[in-house]
Formats: sequence, structure tokens, C-alpha cells
Amino acid sequence: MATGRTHRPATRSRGIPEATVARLPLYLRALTALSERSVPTVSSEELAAAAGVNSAKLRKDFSYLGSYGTRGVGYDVEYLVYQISRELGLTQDWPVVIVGIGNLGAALANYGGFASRGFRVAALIDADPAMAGKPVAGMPVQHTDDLEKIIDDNGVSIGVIATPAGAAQQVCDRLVAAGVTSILNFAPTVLSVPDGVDVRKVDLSIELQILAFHEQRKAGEESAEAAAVLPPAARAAGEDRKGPDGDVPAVMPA
Amino acid sequence: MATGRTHRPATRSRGIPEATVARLPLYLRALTALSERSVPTVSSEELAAAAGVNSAKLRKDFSYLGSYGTRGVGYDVEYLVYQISRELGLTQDWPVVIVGIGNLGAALANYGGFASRGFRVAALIDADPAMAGKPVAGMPVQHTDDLEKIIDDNGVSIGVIATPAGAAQQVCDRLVAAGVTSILNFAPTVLSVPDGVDVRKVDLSIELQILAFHEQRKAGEESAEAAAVLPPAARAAGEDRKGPDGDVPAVMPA
DNA sequence: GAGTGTGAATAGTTTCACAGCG
DNA sequence: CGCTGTGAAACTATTCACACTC
Repeated sequence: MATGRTHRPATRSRGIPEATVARLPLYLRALTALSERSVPTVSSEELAAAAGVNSAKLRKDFSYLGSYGTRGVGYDVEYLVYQISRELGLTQDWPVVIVGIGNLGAALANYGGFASRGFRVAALIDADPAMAGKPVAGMPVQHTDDLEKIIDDNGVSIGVIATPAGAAQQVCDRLVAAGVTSILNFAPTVLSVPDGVDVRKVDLSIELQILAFHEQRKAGEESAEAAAVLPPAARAAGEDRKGPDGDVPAVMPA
Repeated sequence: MATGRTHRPATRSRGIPEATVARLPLYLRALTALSERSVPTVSSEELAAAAGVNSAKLRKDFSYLGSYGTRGVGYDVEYLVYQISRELGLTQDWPVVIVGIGNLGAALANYGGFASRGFRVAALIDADPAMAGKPVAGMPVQHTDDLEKIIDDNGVSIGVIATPAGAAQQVCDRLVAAGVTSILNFAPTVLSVPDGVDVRKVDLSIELQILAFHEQRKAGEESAEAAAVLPPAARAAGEDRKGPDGDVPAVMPA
């Protein structure tokens, strides 16, 4: 993913590792919860547990941001919330457009977590003329024709694509041409974008397939005990895995 | 405190690296598209382009599955579709339950990609008695009370959680107790599960925050040119980063 | 004493580049 | 030849373990 090439002077890169960036939101959420309970400080151990990582990783992650803790004590919750928010760019307002107001798009529009931290749904856009003007999540759906104007008027740099797969690339191209440089793609397609534009994807069926892979392994590996516990539907593909290549059951058409 | 072990390091994944597993669904999708166009063979270069990765990575990935290509020619599309499907466990049927039929849960239930490959929505479950019996995506919603029975009757081993954050852990615990060993979590919470249970999460606001991080960097790094192109809303946080620790602007809302 | 911050060790992933097969 | 398959190199990420500070 992240197609964008970010040139870095190589010497003294003040770069935060991507893996760390991906965990900052997790820490932030845990910290916010602590903050709401008025907890003043946390240790790396406690916070790590709340965020579902181990403490060494968390400390290493924080070390990239700076020395924000106190030895022997831990981290000041409010201070860390601020520092991470700032690092993530959440101290500013990010107007976002959602394109494709079907079931999923509407669900996203209604999702509260959106507005929670720095993000604001600036517009809902759909290609269906029948949708135009209809209110979704208290906001009128606008027609795709006005996409460019909407992006421009609202200073949008982040777009969410929730269209059918077939329309995604086209919508993506228009968003990018209109100035959007970050895209969150819910459509099951690979988007191609020019350098400098970031794309992240969320794909239900990919996630399920990854789970299925591991699920299959579980069923296969612990034959005895697992078989007893395993639900009936799992009883099916009972064959040697990883067979030495050679012949294949004639399952393929063609 | 359910300090339970979160996640399993995907330990002995039978040799195939986790990063590779995560890409197999991508290859499979690209291959399926080729298959539908009756393309008989592809080179690693072409397939890689279609899947949005580079060809060296793709070849390396496939090498973990076996030698399924032909030198000088490429890969047989149908054969690869079959091999990857089998590796992912998609040659069998995976009944899935969705718990939490709000906006998102309903959208997921309606999502076609579900049934496409090996997955079948076996039941929709919600805690709201008013929802019980109502049809969503042509299927009656069932009440949480019957969760265990539903899991058992249908031999479900994969559960999707689309409840509010507050209910997620509780639902998770019940799913696991009932025999579910893979969970796809859409609720913005860290779930803790016993060893042997896989959890994958999909989190809109985390993805947006990651995008915001990079977006902020873009705005900051190329000051001159970018500033001209950048939309107005991006004009905001302009301060020194990485200040030597000391004082903090009183920005936090308590 | 408690707990951070971080070099060093380890593990995992991507990329290179080319030998070798069809 | 063309293109796969793969060791080796390069890079990225995680974990260890302990010096250091409060």
C-alpha cells in the first residue's frame, strides 16, 4: 500500500517507523479512556495491556516521539494524549468526503467515531440522482457531478470511497485530480494513484480469508482434541495438506 | 480484569509467512478477474501489477506455496486459483455469524462479497428485542439470547462483531465460549481472547488517523509548492515539532 | 525501588540479481 | 530467449536486558 515515495535525506531521518504510526491511534484510544476516568499517570505496562501490545514495544514506540515519560513513575496521561494527537495531526480539523452512499457509505456516515477525533464529514456524494438531496446522517447527499467543487470548497484532502468496485478507480481519479491526497478505500479493488497520494484499504473479504487460512490450520493441526471440540461444519476438507505437487483433483473448469 | 492474552503470534503458520498470507486474497481476486476473462496464463509481472505489488514479492510469495509456474511462460490462471483457494481454506464452506445489526452490521449483511468465496452468513444476531424477527438482507435477525445455540447448530467458527464498543468484549467472550475461534472485530476496542483464538480488527478511525499522519507530513515537508496547492483547511497547526520536553501549550480540554 | 529509554540481538520482510528450466 | 524460483543482501520490526533516572 502507501504508494507514495517519501524522499528522505537519508542522514538523520526523523522518521517514525510505519509500524509505530499504525499503533499510535491504539495508544491514543487507550489514553483517552484513561483520561476520561481521570487517571493521571500510567506505566508502560498498564498502557500496553490496555492497548493490546507488549510494554517493550510501546516504550520503543514512544521513544521515537521523544522522552515523554518519567522514570520510576510512568507517563502523564494528558500530556501523552496531547503529544500523540499532535504527532498524528489531530489537533487540526480534517474535512472528509464519503463517496458512495449505499449501505456501507451510509453506515460510515452515521458512524460516530468519525467526528470524535479531528475528522468531520464535509459531504456525502453519490452517483445516483435519486439519492441527491436525500438526508443521510442529517446531511443531504450530493451528486457526483459536483465532486470537484465540493472538494475544493471544503478544502478536503481525505476521501473515503465506498462505491461498488467497478466505480472505485474512476472516483479515485476524480478525487485525486480535485486535490485529494489521502484515500481510504472500502471497495474491493486495487486503486492506482500517482506518487504522493496515500491509499489505505479496508476489505472485509480479505480479512475473512486470512481468518479462514488460520482456521483451517487449527482444524488440521490438532487432530485429536480439536476434532472433538470442533463444530460439525468444520468437518469437511479432510485431506492431506500440502500434498506433493503432482495431480490435482479435477476441480477446475476449463 | 480480563488481562487475557491477546492475539497469538501466528506462530507455526506451517511455513507460510504472515505477510504472504495477507496477500494471497489479493492475488486470488486478481486471478479470479483474469479467469472470468478467460485468460489462460499470466506472468508474475502482469499479475503483480493487477494485484498492486511488485513481481519479485509475488514470486517469492508463490514460492512458499510450491512451484506452480512454468519458466518462460508464467502461471496457469485456473490452476493457481485452485491452489490459492485451497491454501486459504476456501474450498470449504465457512458459516459466519454477524453480531450487532446496526447500520454497519446491516451493511455487512448486505455486502455481496461475503458469499462470494466460501463464506456464508449463517445468522444475524442482535441484542435489541425490537430487532428480533425483522428481516435484514433477507434473513430474520435473531436475539442474543440464542447466540450459543445458533453457533452450535450451524457449526460456526468465525464470528463478526459489529456491536458498539461497550458490548464487544462481552459478545466476544460468549462467542469464544460457544466455540468460535476466529473473530473479525469492527468495534473500536481491543478484544482479549484466549490463546488459540484469532482476532482481526477493522477500524475506520485508526485508518483515518494513519492517513492524517501522513497528510500532515506532506503539508509540512514541501512548504513552498505544496502550500500553493494545498486546500485551505490544511492551514492550521504550524508549530515547532520535537520541542525539547518541557512545557506544553494548554490545549487539552481536560 | 520502580519503571523508562535504548543499544544490541533476534526475527521477519522485501528487494536484488541471477542461475536454471522450459 | 523469457520468466520462474530462490539464495543472499538489505531493510524493517520486535524483543531482550539493563543502564540510568526519578
